[in-house]
Amino acid sequence: MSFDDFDLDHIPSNAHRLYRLIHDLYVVIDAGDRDVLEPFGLTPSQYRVLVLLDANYGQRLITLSDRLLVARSTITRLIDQMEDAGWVHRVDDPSDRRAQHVALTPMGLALRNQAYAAHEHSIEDRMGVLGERDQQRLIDFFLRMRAALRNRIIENDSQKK
Amino acid sequence: MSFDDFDLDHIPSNAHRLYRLIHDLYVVIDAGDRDVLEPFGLTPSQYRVLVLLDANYGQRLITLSDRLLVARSTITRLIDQMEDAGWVHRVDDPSDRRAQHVALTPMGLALRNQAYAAHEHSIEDRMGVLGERDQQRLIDFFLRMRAALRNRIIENDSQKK
DNA sequence: ATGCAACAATTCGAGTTGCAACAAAAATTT
DNA sequence: AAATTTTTGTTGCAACTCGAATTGTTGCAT
Repeated sequence: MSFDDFDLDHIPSNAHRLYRLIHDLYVVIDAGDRDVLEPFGLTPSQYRVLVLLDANYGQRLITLSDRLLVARSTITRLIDQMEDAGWVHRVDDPSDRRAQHVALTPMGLALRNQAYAAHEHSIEDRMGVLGERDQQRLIDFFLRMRAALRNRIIENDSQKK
Repeated sequence: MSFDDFDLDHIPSNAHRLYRLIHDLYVVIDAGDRDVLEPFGLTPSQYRVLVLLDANYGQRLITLSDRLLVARSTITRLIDQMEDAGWVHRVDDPSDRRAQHVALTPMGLALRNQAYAAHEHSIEDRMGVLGERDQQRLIDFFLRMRAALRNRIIENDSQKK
């Protein structure tokens, strides 16, 4: 991976430059995440599930799918892995026999806490490149963009999943 | 895909909120890209390659790999696909018999221009949520972050790829 | 000049993801 | 109440991506 010549001069518009930067940022952040989580034997996806299981009462699979913006089948397989690893276990929902809850095992909870602390520290470190004031400004920008973009997508494909 | 309850109140720090927003933004932008490019029969990856082939003289595969931040083997397969589709063709580098150049065919150039126009329009539209001044400010933030994060990664894995 | 490390591209195998099809169970319609 | 539709989770399949191993080539060092 060589990180030379990433200048944006040749890009025609600011909108496009912004687009390119968001993409590159995501790639770099994801790579950083992998580095942090790898010692715990966690992939970023597994980690995101683990974090959502924060509370001790379980989450339904469909809830995980919705919040992580991934397909239901992906969650099924992720939970399969994590159950095999002994981090979580499925519990039938007594009020809806279609549904299941996923809850952390003691081992899963311990792992979650350790990984969370390490990841949180790493996030603070990496995002700390920007001062607190700049971070706040960025958050405001993003919230506006995310809200606007979501609406467009919802307009386009009102069904799906 | 349900877009409810994406509040950030429960997230402990601004750094973490920022992190979450970048991730979400990427997901939403990627979904938008797929919608725009699908009518052209292009995936986002293929499109990114096509755009880099802007100039008429070819790019080397390793250059594409570096600029798109993907593995070399991925580029090999992408170019395989695109060559089968008739959009690009490989040309041996006369000065280095290890290397090859990838150049657009007339068909590839036509496709590139059409897709580019459509995508550019979409980008302007989507990023237009923010005014020109805000976009410029965001670009400055991102450039700082990207530069800093890249350095950390380079420190960690100096070899690779 | 010879040997050795670095480099460009490919192939192979494995892991991840999404979509479509499915089964079972609710919820809604009529 | 019966029939239809929706929902929840799973499975099979295809597409995409990466890392490791491989081949051929270049460039450097001794």
